[in-house]
Amino acid sequence: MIDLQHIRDDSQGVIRRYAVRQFDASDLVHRIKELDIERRQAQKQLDDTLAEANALARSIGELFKSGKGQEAATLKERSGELKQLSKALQTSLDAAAGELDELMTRLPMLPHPLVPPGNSEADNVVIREEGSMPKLHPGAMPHWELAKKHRLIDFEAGTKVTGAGFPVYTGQGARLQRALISFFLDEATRAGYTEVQPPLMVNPASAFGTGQLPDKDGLMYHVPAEDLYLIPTSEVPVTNILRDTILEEKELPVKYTAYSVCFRREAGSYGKDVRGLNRLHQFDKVEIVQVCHPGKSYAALDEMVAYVASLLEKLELPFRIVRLCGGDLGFASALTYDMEVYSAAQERWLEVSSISNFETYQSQRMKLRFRPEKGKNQLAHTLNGSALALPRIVAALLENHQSDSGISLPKALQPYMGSESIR
RNA sequence: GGAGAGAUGGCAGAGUGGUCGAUUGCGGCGGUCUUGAAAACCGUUGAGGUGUAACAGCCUCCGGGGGUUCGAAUCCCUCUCUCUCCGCCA
Repeated sequence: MIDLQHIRDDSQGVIRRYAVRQFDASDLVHRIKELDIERRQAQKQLDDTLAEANALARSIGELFKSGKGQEAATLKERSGELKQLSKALQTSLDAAAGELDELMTRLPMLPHPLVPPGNSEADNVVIREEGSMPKLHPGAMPHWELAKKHRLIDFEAGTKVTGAGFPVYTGQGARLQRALISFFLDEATRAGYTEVQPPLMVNPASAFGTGQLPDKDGLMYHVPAEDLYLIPTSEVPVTNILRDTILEEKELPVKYTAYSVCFRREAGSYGKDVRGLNRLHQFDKVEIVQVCHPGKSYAALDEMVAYVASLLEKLELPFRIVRLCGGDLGFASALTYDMEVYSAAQERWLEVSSISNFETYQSQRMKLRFRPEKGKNQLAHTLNGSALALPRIVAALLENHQSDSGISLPKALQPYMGSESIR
């Protein structure tokens, strides 16, 4: 949720900023403005009524003590009236506050000034490209054929056991998964992130906290018997560790890293997008999460982008950094950079990481605050990014590093794999 | 899954109908003392809303929801969670 104060201060400016997302917020914002005033008026009236009732109850108590039951009885009448009144006021307050909350959750995050306007992927801005494009030998294969040739992944077995999008990794393929997870966690730890191992299912409050609910309900697998959701990313449980907490300013930034399996329903996807490892229902990912002082969150975002770039360099993969345009920006994010690796045999860029600053969007929902040196408690900023998601990394590693004699491994992975190549 | 106990401020732990947002201890912060520190002593220390230039003031919050009462942390109902014992189990 965005801070209501923005709308109070400058509703026209808010509407203008939403236009960058191709989002016409004018009706919503105007209604919110009305409801905000309505709510405060109701609140004031209720408070005044309750104040009178409290005072009355106190004097009735006094009268009873000093044996003036008669006078107390008179006051009780007024007390009854106030009770009626406060109930009515409470009802109208709840109505206004309820609608206000509901409308507020429909507003996406305000985009950062750097966000380029635009409708779709095509309007995203490539801000950096690194690494050289591999030159493949004749007869080079896409990763799903390489995976078969080297017996790394058994897609058919996964389909039999569970369904499409749930691959079985075998032999060196399984080991590669483990190697990448260890490599990513070791790197993140070295970069100052604390490793955590979160639950793979979350309750609705957590799913709401990071913005999966109500906006992306259909994206997650739901377990109805327990009303729990399988996590689509460890961002959800990891960030929610700090839900409803007030940190000391000196504790910031909090930096967590977590490996987890991720589950996504991905309804409606088809075609080349879902071929091989390109899009799965279950996949592995190492995530990095930061909780920051508001004044430092964009420096943290840059730091996270640089960190993920360093991973891709160590994996010897060509990549580019893309700044998402307004139309492609996630609901909860103020600014997002996507990291894409080039998958040589498919001749396309694959998104392997998405790094976002949510500013106070999540912390507002989660009541994640910090105590500044001076002044009132403030909402912290939350950020996260993949570092990294495995399947497309595996796809790119296989495709880009293939040769007649097998698949060579980047130096950084060799200790984890115990070999220099996959044959 | 069965039986019982409990849920209070950062933590521990009082409080069973009337200035209780809450005794006290620990922790934290500020101060006195000290060359410095410790100890001791004094003071201070929850969150949200409303309001204000800023204070003040006012309202709400003692797991969640509902009820009884002029008045509830305290009584009643209900839900959730935690703990102990038993059963099952990696």
